[in-house]
Amino acid sequence: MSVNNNATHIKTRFAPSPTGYLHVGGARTALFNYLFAKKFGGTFLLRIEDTDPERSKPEYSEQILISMKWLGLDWDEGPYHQSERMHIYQQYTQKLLEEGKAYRCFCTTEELEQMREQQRQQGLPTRYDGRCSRLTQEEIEERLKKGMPFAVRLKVPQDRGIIAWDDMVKGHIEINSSELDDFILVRSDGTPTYNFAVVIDDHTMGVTHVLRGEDHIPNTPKQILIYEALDWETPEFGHVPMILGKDKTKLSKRHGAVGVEAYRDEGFLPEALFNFLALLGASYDPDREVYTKQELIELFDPKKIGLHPAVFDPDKLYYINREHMKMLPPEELVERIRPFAEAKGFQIEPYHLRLIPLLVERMHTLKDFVELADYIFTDDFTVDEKAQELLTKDLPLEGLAEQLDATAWDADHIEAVLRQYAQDKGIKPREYFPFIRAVISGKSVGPSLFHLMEAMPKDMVLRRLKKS
RNA sequence: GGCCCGGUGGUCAAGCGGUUAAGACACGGCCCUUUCAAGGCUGUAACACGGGUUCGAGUCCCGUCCGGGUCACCA
Repeated sequence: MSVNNNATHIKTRFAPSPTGYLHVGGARTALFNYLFAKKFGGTFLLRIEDTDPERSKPEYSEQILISMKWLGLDWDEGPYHQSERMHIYQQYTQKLLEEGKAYRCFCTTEELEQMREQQRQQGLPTRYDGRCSRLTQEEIEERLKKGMPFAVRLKVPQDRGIIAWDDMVKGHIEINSSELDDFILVRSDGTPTYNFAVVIDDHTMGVTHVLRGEDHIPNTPKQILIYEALDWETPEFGHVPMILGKDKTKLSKRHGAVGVEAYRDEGFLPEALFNFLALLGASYDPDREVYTKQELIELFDPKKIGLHPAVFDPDKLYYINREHMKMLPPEELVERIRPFAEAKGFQIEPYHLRLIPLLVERMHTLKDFVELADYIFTDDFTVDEKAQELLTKDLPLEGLAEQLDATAWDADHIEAVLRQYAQDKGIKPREYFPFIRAVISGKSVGPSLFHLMEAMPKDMVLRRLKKS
């Protein structure tokens, strides 16, 4: 891969099929392509592979674009839609047919199934036997005249031998062309199959580097054959390992959330998910795991991607998210929290900014701010179990609000007043402080009490102390 | 089953012929402390197995086992 990166303009692509939301696995390969293009000042293009009308839906396509934008995977070109490029595929089909590099296959589904069944019984691999390639010109004319539907198959050269490529992540990979049969390029309804469309698109769009999931390895030799038939230069290929769930099987819904938007809704920062996904199955600097997008662009190298599948570890994601929340300026973090507060019917107020430094340490997601500190939004806050217990103690409060009111509103002075008050009443601070916390916040846990009080509006605190 | 890709602690991973086999997450302990976190210190824990090659193998070769992927007129 140390190839002509400087000589040629790098162009990568992400080509999802709109059959669902953006899967984190897909997001990761999109991300790798993005990083690669950005690193070399190249172009990252987006192409929607919607040639399957059965499963493709416009709303899915829309959702994928939204998720990509949210994640920060902005594309420079596209989105192109394969469904709008049918005329281009036809052009090349014609060319291959004329040059004898592809041929019409009139076999019916039943006929093919029968053939496979026979092969299975004989313990042979199920491959197309190429019967239609042996049709004479007359036989072909005759079937055409009868209006028989046909698919178009690539004629795999008999003497092709070993098909090999130097994979950007896996290294040298090779496969014997005898493993391949004359696969279908164009369906009998005239639409191109995946492999055919991909090759034509990648070439005509000028894609130079293809980074995709390793489930595409078996497709690569087929595509190479198509490139050769069309007399085109092949791009560089790189196959990245899959993402697995906790049980080491391919990550799917069974393992929990797999859609990117689910993570957005759960309160993860896009920069955190970006970071996490970039690091899943890869390592750029052995001593770090928290990176900004810019750093990842600079450090990215397909060679740094591991060779084996990686398990998706939510714990690590939480950790990365936490780190990124800490990195954000409080003013910015508040803005990210705002939608989650509003979803609960709360409004962000200017003073909430002061709570950020106190709470960010115990937040795992943006959602947590509201969960952890509902008491700064409303007097109708929840009271946790231990706090309820504390409140039954019925410790003295009379006069406290007045004393606090008379002092400067900062942590040191508040602490001094509280300690003095407890001492006057003969109560141990260990017993009194948790009680006060329960009174003003309904919680048995939280930030340093005095700093919390300092950050809260004075009138809010005094009001609660008086009310109890 | 054929073909392809893999296999370092529970997880992510450094390593690229000679190391006490890093680091991070998670987990346990200690410190700090009004609580919970955070932070600091610290602990448990790994080269799938068997043969080679070599003075020497996690690192190279072969086999076994295990895991994953793929075998469509889906993408």
